[in-house]
Amino acid sequence: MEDGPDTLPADVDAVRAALIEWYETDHRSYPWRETEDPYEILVSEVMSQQTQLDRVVEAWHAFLDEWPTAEALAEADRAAVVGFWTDHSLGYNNRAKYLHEAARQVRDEHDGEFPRTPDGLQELMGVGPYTANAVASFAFNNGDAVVDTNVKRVLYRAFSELHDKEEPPYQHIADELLPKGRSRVWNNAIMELGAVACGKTPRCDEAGCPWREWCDAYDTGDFTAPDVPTQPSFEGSRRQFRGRVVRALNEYGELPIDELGPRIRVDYSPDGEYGRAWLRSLLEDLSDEGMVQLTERDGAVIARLQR
DNA sequence: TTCCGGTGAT
DNA sequence: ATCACCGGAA
Repeated sequence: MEDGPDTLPADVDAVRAALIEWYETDHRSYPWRETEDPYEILVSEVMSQQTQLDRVVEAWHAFLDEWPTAEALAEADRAAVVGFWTDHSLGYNNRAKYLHEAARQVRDEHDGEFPRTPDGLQELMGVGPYTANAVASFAFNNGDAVVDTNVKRVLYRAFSELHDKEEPPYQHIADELLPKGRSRVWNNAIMELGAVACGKTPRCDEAGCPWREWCDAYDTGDFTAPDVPTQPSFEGSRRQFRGRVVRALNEYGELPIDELGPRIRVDYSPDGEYGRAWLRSLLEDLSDEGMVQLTERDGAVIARLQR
């Protein structure tokens, strides 16, 4: 007796075929769906993790225009890559650093060739389980099932037995649904479903969801989604000021700490509550992360983006 | 004002 | 296990 299939509909093959047909009949068009280059796919995935897709399209073209290959990116100054991220408002600039580092790993540790398996890809900086499976699938048709929050939401609604579990076995269910050897089309399709038909507010009929005849949520009307942890507000947060630091250094090249301060917050005064000591600790963190380079000149701290 | 999310650090 | 990380859009 296997321990998984009993949680799936008896006609798994029909479920698979319905989703693939739905996807292939009509889906949104994105340029990274037209390439099998693992570098181009990786860039699109890292950008897509944090930014609305319509904004990613423009940034993706511009990034590849600037650094067309992993080799080119590996040779770039980190300051240029982080600066690009900031100029295009791509969020978490740590990801620019990871992407840069991953390109160097491909060059230095993999003879310039991308790993072709999820496990190999996951060794790259900034590439976790999700991105590894996405790149393996879309570049090499060689991935396992991707599980991101969109996929979790789809599975949680379609298979209501997941509601009872303390830790729902999303990866297990997703792996069993995936038709072997078809990870490229399958992972595209199930994420398209989560984005187009099964978003936070479901659009089952409007989007012609192919799973309506099997879906527990469509059957019962309970479209509950898995809980997502709440976040502290961005306004006034430390990461807001980090973002301002990177933006200012990208604009001015380098700045002494007391000239940087007023550009970070209007109430900056060197000896105030949010003064030199506060900014110094922010900069030390950014320096420890390899984002910012600190030098001392005439007793004053000078900051600039790490090359 | 709240929402959104994959990864790495600890 | 929990937390920090970004900024546009809803």
